[in-house]
Amino acid sequence: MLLTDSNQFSTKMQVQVLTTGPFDQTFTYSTEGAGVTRGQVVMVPFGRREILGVVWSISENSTFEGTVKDIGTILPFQLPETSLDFIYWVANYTLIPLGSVLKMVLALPPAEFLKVLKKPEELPTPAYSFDHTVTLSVEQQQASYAIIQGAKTFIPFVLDGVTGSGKTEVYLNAIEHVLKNQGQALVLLPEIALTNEWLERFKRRFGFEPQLWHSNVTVKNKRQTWQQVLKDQPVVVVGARSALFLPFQNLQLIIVDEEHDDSYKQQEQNHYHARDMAVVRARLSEIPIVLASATPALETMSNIDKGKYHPLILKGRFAEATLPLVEIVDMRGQSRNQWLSAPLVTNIRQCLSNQEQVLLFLNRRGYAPLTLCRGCGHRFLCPGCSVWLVQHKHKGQLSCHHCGFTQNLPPVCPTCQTEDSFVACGPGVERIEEAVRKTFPSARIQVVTSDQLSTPKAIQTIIDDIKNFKIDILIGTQVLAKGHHFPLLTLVGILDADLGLNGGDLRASEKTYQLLHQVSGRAGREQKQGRVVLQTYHPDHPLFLSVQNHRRDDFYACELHQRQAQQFPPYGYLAAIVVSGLDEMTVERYAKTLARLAPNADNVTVLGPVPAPLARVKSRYRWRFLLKSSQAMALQPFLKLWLSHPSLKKATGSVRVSVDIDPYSFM
DNA sequence: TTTTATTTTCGA
DNA sequence: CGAAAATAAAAT
Ligand SMILES: [Zn+2]
Ligand SMILES: [Zn+2]
Repeated sequence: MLLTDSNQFSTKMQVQVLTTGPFDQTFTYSTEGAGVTRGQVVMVPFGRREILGVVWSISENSTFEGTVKDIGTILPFQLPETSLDFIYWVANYTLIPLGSVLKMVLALPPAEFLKVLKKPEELPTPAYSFDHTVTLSVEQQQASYAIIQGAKTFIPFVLDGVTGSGKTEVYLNAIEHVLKNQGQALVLLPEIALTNEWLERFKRRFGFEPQLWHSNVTVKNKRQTWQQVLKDQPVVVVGARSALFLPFQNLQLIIVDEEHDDSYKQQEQNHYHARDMAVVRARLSEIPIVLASATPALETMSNIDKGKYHPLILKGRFAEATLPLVEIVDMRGQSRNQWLSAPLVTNIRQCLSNQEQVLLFLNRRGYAPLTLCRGCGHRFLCPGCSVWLVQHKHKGQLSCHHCGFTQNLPPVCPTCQTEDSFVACGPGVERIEEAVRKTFPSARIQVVTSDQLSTPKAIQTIIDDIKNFKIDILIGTQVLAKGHHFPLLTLVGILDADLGLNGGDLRASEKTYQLLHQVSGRAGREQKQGRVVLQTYHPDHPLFLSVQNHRRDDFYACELHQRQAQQFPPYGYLAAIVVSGLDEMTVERYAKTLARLAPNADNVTVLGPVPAPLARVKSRYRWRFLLKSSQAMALQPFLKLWLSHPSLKKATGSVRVSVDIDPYSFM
């Protein structure tokens, strides 16, 4: 009588749990744990397995009729309210399912959480010693002071200054202030800018290592960092995009360095822009955020104009003196397969005799972007994608830069069986290397692309070789343009400045300007003016003249004007839909059905569907829509309504629909 | 996303 | 006919 039917007496409460699946809804569970509140991290039975989740709300009027299961395990973690708000905001803006955003916040596999439950782990406590041997200039102090004064308020700052103007010292100084307040700071950097050099500088300044967070950090370290940020330990997390989702308990400052960098935009699966979401994160936490760059994004500049962002401008002590001398070389008279113009060769020769280093920049990996048969015209194509295979001569391979497909270069043409009949079309860095070796046989030459920098050890070896002057001529892609500073480098040759300008990308000019600015900035040092030789087929293009004359703001003004005329970002809003699938007809049919079901709205224009410029990737055919609106947050409700249209069959099997708010790629 | 239920396909 | 494969549906 006493202990029977415990259900009648126990007070089980119902809770809504958000799980880490790709769902935009919560699920109802019951629990006896009286202390369970919103934010509680749990494991719940879901289907036949247990998955991670977080309690989203308590006993909300759940409409669920079926059998309610009990929460499996209550884990010793509670997500802060700002984290939960952030999840909601990101999901709502990007249209990524709530549960998928939660997965980015929880960031670790369930087993890691269970380990901590079984045996709580000792977490290292950071110990600082502040080093003030670097003295700040007046403008650096003023900028830093402004950020510190902004503490506990949402203020987006734009730290705008050329390479060498001391942006890093400014924000490190602000971070010191946060640490002295026992607060937490987050520094976002593009993965290729997160160099040893940067870390050494941090360690010198603070006497301890920051917590690293990127794809190559071990699960163990991630587990520790995740707990440290949640437990309010005064840490500095330095990482790529994904660090933004960590559940900081006491975040007091966010830095987004190289804020214009494209890599902040996640291009696949779940599309989001880490810089923009970082601003949201700062607003929700009511803290300052610093967007640092020598070439801020036009969106950022426009936000300064609107008064939303506060500019902090660093002119730099030696800025004027170190601006490189840019020579534009007209390539139109150049004979075919002559990648190095006479003025460039002259400059290289001069450099070599002065014992100075040269960087030749070409943003294209491999030997040649296209290989064809002289006999029959056979082209090597990727079997899974509608692109040419890139020839990598060192490896004797042909590979696809979209899906990773690789094959050996065959001895005979697969179509006509002719021996030795292949012609390489167009140059990549390897081919430039070949040409440079021919012209400068005694120079020490090194090609540097992401292929060469695949491991930390390889990176360090190459960087050391460059700094110790074991290399005369560097030939590289954008990995060399970002992050590293080479003091012996005085000449930069931009082999094909036009490369990024083709293709229907609304940001092509902006991106090209930023890249050329960044790579030009590698030339020169404090004592000596650097030189840049810019090879182009459009020597009168205003973009190149702006680079030559260092008229960044004129270029920006002109570019903004054009964006306004077309109602493109930052004056209008875009979203893209990509329908993809294994069967071409099915994809086309689905896209056209989707088009027919588009809702009507005054403030939204639907363009498409059209076959994507990259018509097939990883065996999937692709069709695209582009949506335009003049109004912020108008596209999201429109898309929600559209994609949940009752007579729209759920995209099943091979057909997938992916949504990209504020797209950066239109391929 | 993962798992299970249902339908279709196709070889023996 | 029955197993395997493809497709749809469910998960609280
Ligand atoms: Zn052939
Ligand atoms: Zn491919």
